[in-house]
Parts: sequence; C-alpha cells; structure tokens
Amino acid sequence: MSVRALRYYEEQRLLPSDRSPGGQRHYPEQAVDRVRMIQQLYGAGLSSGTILYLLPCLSAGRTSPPMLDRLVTERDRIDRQINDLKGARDRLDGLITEATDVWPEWEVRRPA
Amino acid sequence: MSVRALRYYEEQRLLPSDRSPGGQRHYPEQAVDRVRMIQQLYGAGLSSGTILYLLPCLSAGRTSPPMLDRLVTERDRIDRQINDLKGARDRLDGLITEATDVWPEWEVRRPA
DNA sequence: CTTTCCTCTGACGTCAACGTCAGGTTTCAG
DNA sequence: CTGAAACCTGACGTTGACGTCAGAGGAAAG
Repeated sequence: MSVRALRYYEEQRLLPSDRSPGGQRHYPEQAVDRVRMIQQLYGAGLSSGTILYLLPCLSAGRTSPPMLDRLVTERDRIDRQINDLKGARDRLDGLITEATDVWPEWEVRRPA
Repeated sequence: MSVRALRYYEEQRLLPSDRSPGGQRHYPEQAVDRVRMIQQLYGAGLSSGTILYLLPCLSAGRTSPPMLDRLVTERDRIDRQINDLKGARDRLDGLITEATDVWPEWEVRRPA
C-alpha cells in the first residue's frame, strides 16, 4: 500500500481517518480490513462511486433494494469477466500445451 | 468495433491492411478472427507490446522458448486475476444471499 | 532545543486504448 | 457526371487510480 492510495481513498470518502491535533492521520484497526476490501473491489472493476454507494451494505449489512440491484449487476459483470478471462487463458494454455508437446519435458524450463 | 480501434491496432502493427489505390483499407477474411483475438487478449490485460511479441505464435504456431516463457507468465497472471475476481464475486454473492434471505418474498409485509 | 524522519497539502504527471473533431479525399449508386 | 456517404490523416481529449515533486510543518529521541 502506498500513502498516496490511502489519501485517495479518503478523498473518495471511502476511508475516514482520525486526525492528531497536528493534523496527522491515525487509523483504527478496522481500517485494515476496509482497505483490503476496497482494493479487492477496485481490482474487480468497481468504480469509486459504486464502492461508495455500496459501503453501507459492505461494511454494515444495511442493504436496500436498489443496492441489491446494484450488487447483482456488479456480480454478474464480474462473472462475465471471469468467463472472458477463462477464454483467454484457455487460448494461451492451448498454445503452451501445443508448444510443450513438441519438445520433451526435460528440455523445457517451466516456472511453477 | 470502432474504426478508431482498427486504426489503433494497425498503428501497433497488430493488424496489417491492404490499401486500395486511393488509400482506403481493405481487410481479408482472416482479419476478423485476428481482431477478435486481439480484443480478447486486450480484455485479459495483455499490452500491445506483449500481443505484438506473441503474434508469431498466436497466429502461426511459431513458438520459441522465450515466447513460451512469456505465454506461461501471462497465463499465470490471468489465473491469479481469475482467482481475485472469484474472491470479489463471492463477497458480493454473500451479501446478496444475506440480503435475500432476510426478507423471503412470501414474508414481506409493508408497514402502513 | 535540535535533529532527523515522517507527514501534510496542493498540484501536476502518467499510461493505455481508444473518442472525437477538423479538413480534405475516395467511392460508387443514380 | 455528380453528389453524398464513407473514408483518410493528424492531432488533441478522455478516464481513473494513483505516482511524484515541492515546500512546509509535526513527532519523538537525545
């Protein structure tokens, strides 16, 4: 994590911070999980706005019907993205298998 | 597909085009599959440079050992990405289930 | 009190895959 | 032959999640 990222999350109102009298940020324990969640959702393609909108149900289980719609929309989008990725992976995998079959295993260096 | 995207692919040397005497682009049949492949790989997070590098093995099966390394690297990255996405999806799915279970449809009552 | 490190705010920079606009040229149906 | 639709090149604009820099100030050790 970079300091810049934390500031950015705060700017987006995703991560509140306590301040010392001098103005320095101080985070409660809970912030760690919050940050991990934010990273995960950014990584899954949700926008700042969407995460902000979903925060009440993400962190407090307060889910209204419109929020439920949004949750379902995002989940379905992620599912489609997973399927697209599987397609790409299978394409590469096919090439790898194909290229590997040509050379005997003991001649090829494979990471992992 | 936008025209702009095709021009961009050509700029990146991913998609050659025949030109009419007047300079207009004409694509062979094969180009359709090529474009679909490019889109799929962009969608999976590969850069123009990586796709360009892998083109010989992607479209002609000519895979050198360094290319094989790159293929494996990208495949593994995609696998990690799929797992990350599954994590995010499961989180949302949990919330959806939770929110749905709380108010079974047949129990919902509307306060006056 | 000083030193040294860490933090603050504010603002501009980055990168990639296109979108979009302007002004000119090619194509082809009628 | 002609006119409008489609295409051309070149160039700048967009977007989001930060990176990075400058200058100023707080935080604890000695």
